[in-house]
Amino acid sequence: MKDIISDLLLQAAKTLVADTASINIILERPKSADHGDFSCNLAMILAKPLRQNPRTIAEQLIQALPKNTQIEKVEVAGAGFINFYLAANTKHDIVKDILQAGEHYGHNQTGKGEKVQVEFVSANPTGPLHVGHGRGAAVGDCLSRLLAANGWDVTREFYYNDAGAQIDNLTKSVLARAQGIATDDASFPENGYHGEYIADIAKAYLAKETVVADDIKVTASGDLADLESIRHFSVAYLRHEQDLDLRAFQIQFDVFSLESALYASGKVEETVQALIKSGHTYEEEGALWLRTTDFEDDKDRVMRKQEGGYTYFVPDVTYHLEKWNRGFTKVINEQGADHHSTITRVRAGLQALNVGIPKGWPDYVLHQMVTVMRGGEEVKLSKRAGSYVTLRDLIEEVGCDATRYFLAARRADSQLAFDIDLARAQTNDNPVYYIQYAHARICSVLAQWGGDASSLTSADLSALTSPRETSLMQKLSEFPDIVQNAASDLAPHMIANYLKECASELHSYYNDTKFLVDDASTKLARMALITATRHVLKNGLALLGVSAPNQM
RNA sequence: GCGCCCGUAGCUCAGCUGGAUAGAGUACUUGGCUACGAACCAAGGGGUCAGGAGUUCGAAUCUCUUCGGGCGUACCA
Repeated sequence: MKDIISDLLLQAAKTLVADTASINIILERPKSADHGDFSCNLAMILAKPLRQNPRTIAEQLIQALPKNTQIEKVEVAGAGFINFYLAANTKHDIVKDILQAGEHYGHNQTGKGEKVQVEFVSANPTGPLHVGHGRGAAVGDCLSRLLAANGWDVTREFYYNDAGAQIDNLTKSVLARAQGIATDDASFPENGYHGEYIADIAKAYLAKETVVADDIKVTASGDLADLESIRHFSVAYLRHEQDLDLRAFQIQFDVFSLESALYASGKVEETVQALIKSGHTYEEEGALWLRTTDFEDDKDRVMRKQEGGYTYFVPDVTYHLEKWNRGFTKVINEQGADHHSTITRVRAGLQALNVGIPKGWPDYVLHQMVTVMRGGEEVKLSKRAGSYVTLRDLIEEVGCDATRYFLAARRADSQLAFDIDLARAQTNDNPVYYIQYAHARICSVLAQWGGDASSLTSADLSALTSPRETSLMQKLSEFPDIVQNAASDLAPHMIANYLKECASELHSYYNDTKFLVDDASTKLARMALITATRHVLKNGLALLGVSAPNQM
């Protein structure tokens, strides 16, 4: 419908302007029903080049508008808006569209089946996942679902930094615990991890337990002199723990990539040599530097430390080169904003390699910190201190659906205060239940109706004329645009907001109108409308990874 | 110091690539279950969109600046 109106306007514009090629017609959905079903600001945009009053231009455009039976009336309003009012039968069409498309309603093919990789969570295997990881998980997974709904071929990937200084810390911490050294003891590693889970790992190691994570299986030797064995076991143990966290959150990855594998295969060393060859590196103060200032960084960065090891962004560059070589021309990295400095470095490294990677590749979605409130006070999230709200605790307290919704329902780039007491105490007032309740209500009515759902596609919908019905149909028709915009803006929270509005429309309609009335034609039309609403709610919840129960 | 993000109702937050009278939830006040599920609905009060300047027909939205908060600016990741 949008395309049809755009086309009509373009034809009208041709009578006023010689060159219509540069005209970009923007149609919007007015917030108020008084302003019609579609609104266009074309007259205001043309006011300047034509040097005429916007309202006059609007009048002329309307005069020149070709006739169309789907449009009931067109009028000028405000400063020069052209408002379109659709004919009633045109509005009904959306219900049939939805019933026919079913679970595919709202989906599109803008991705053209091309490959996209979404990397998210990517927590270090040094502890269980916490709320911040949960936000990354919720946003990343929802983003993946959105891209898939937009016709992309999505690969979900998790990258483990299972090499480097933090893993050394982990190993030393486990060793110390296995030796019976308390965390407050002077001989406990200075930057060691203090959490109680370290003691659990130490105990398991001494008991020579076996752990399985993804594709690896490690049995502890129990030998405290064997640091390599402690390291392998500890990493595997925590990867297993994180697997359980992810399972509790109902998140699945297609690929797990390991930093250690990049070292083992010699790929990291290859990258370093290629960077040296590129001429963008130099040695100074016993370290090897990458001249990232050649690529818009404000200072150069160390690649190889004095002690010989590489800094974290070197394997990151290698990893992203691998992504490119694997054919991902589109890559989205979802990560915490505290790591945002890595963006410039990774991109700089990729540019220095000069292998044809576009300048702004890859894309990033950064989420801001999650502060956790309990008892009116902020709970500090520190792996080393051990005071820790784990994702699994949270899921147990407030449920998987509610946790996912809360963490995905807000813009990623604003800080999030997760009040555990509130989430737990007000479970029934949670917006996710509000949406699910709308879905369950519809299911309940349909069950009592007991008719044949497939007959609804041919139902006569002319009875759907009340303001509530019009308003609901209008809301349903917005869903495809929301799905497309949320994906192109990489903003999954838009789905959550939309669903709340959609549920609200349904609840208002429900309280205002009885559906199961005696008049067969009216009843059938209403069954068709609420069935369409059910599809939209269900499809939307699916994009969030939240369930749509038939009864609650 | 420099860079990135944020600042909207008492609180938690929406506001799409600039549009019409700035919206929800929550809390507070009031009304609605002998109708298909009251985990719901309807109505009311509550705002200098942090402050200032600019761009233009028009700014919460774009630019500059001040203030406030977070993060980064590590040879941690």
